[in-house]
Amino acid sequence: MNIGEIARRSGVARSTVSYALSGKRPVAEETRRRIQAVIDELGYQPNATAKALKEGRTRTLGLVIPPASRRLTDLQLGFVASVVDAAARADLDVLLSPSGGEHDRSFERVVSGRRVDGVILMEIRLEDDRVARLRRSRLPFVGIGHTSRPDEMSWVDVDYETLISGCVHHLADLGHRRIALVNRSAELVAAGYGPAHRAQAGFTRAAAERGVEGVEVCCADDARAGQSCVERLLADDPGLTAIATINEAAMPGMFRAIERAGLAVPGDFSITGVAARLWAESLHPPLTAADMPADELGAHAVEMLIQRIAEPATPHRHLLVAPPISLRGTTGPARPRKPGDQV
Amino acid sequence: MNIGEIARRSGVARSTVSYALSGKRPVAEETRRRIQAVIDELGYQPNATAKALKEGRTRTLGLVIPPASRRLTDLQLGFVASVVDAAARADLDVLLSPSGGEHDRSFERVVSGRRVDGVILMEIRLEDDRVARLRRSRLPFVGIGHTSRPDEMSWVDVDYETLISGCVHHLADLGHRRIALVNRSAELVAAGYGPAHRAQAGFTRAAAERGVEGVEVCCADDARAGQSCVERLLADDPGLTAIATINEAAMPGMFRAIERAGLAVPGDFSITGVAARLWAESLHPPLTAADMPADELGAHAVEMLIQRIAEPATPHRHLLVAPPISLRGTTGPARPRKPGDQV
DNA sequence: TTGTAGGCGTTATCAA
DNA sequence: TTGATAACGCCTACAA
Repeated sequence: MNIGEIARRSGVARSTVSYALSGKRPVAEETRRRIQAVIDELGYQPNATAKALKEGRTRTLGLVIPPASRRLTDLQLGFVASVVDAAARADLDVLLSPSGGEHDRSFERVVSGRRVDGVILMEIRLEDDRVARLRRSRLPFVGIGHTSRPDEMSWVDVDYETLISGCVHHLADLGHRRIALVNRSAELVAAGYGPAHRAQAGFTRAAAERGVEGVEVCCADDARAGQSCVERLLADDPGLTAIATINEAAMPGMFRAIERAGLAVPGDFSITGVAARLWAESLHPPLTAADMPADELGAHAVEMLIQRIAEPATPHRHLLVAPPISLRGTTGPARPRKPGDQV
Repeated sequence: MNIGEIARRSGVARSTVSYALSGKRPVAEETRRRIQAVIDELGYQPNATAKALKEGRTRTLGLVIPPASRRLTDLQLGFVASVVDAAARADLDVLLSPSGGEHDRSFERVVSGRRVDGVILMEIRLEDDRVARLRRSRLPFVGIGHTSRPDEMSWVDVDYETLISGCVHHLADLGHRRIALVNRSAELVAAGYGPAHRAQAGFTRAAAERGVEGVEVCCADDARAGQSCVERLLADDPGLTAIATINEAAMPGMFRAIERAGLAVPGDFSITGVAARLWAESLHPPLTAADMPADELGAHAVEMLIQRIAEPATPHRHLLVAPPISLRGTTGPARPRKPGDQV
């Protein structure tokens, strides 16, 4: 079913059908009705591919996500959902590309086949080949996250540095003198994953500012790792009374280790960090944390990308979001751990 | 940069460039090299939109997901990831459409604009308008889930009925005489959500078969709801010693309620159900459960869809997956609850 | 108010 | 071995 068939059956030219649909030039009411009747009868819908070829744009955004093998975190999923949602609101479709690893062909198709009008890139490393590739392609793109050269691209990001720094300050205010940062996995840190590095930076800075002793550990992104990691921390360091973390996935295990050590939260031990709001509230006790604004970030990324598509020459824009820390139930005044508390 | 430009610069016809790239007809080695040199120099990539128009297919699959407003469960996310992954392996791209609610335009674009070669539909209701719409469109599609008329479409699904029935049998074998089914939310049940209904059916059947007393409750998909739901169950029914559930999201709260009631798992109380493997293992104690094979289902759905696209006239295929129950740490022999155990 | 014709970038048929 | 040309389905400038 195509526009020619509709034209033939309504006894008009193809262009008349096109104009009747787009309204870009007046069509006699009588003609319009006749055309509409045929369209309704045959259930005609214009072919999006042909329209895209003609117009030179696809009304589709590419979303480059981490490959499925590495399980997406709650937060990353929040981004995907919010991007798709924001795009749908703007009547744009979203083409998903699991990049990295074995699926470079998928990335390459999206970037170089003109299948999309622009790209949103997730999980950006401090040094990231995909950013270089996209810059060469001249395809408009926006990062959720950024590289070590922030000015080379447009991005939205979470200000982990400020957030973790805020956590340390909050804990210091409560009298904690020895605080641990439980970071993301050692692999991610080694790979130059920005959030992990910036969390480190904020932690170190704030600890220095407050004269607090800080311990940094990396931890894989799962509950089991969180548990063994905190067990080790508690055993090694009897003076430790609080943890700040950006590792949401490991947190259930961390709670378990604390509980196993006979420590009450927040009576004996405080824990805080960065997490999705719903998730933080579902914990027990609910987590004092900076609530990650996934919706907001995704929506902003889409909006920024739409603008770049419209005016590619525009200077790059950056948005660093640092939501306030929501006080809930997991932080309290420091209290020295009794010897018996240790594992 | 288009094929004409490459042809001009290499001093050959457009068709020769096309054939040099596709290999569909022999091209003199010398010519081929000259063309390749120009292509490399200019970084030419064929325009996927033009190719799609010419070939009549887009090499893209549509994936219809629940809208972002309703948070996706771990399992649903597993489907998305595995579908995207399987599609990438077949060199197919995936177009995401958050359907239902406010985004019907997105669904309509995907279905009727010939933007995709086929569709995978998630979260199917027993009566589902989208299935009817897709059938009318004659676009090949495969469901993850199915309607009340299984034969009208191709699908893959989880056999919740068999799984929950298996859970009940397992609990009955352990001597439990009063068992509760914690189902998904009342809204979903009312909306005719298949898995919820089939879980009900399997529960009722197995309870009858074993002469066990079964209690059914609906529960919203979050930890808080799980907690209050189980608190009520324990208070109302002192004889209750075990729970089977398909509500993964509510489970942390359910554990909390059991623990608060002073009951040990699995010593005093057993709990089992259906959940993602990684998730089940991360619980404490690890959950005895049927491990949801999200990867497998997604991959099968893609494979089935590819086959339907190739041969649309083929009879519908169905795949019902019932993974075995993995014995872990949350089920044990029934033991009468002592009066003091109750809340 | 409507029709004709050309072109978006490809691929495939027919000729040479 | 290669070139010219039509066609995929749509939009739009130009002509009537």
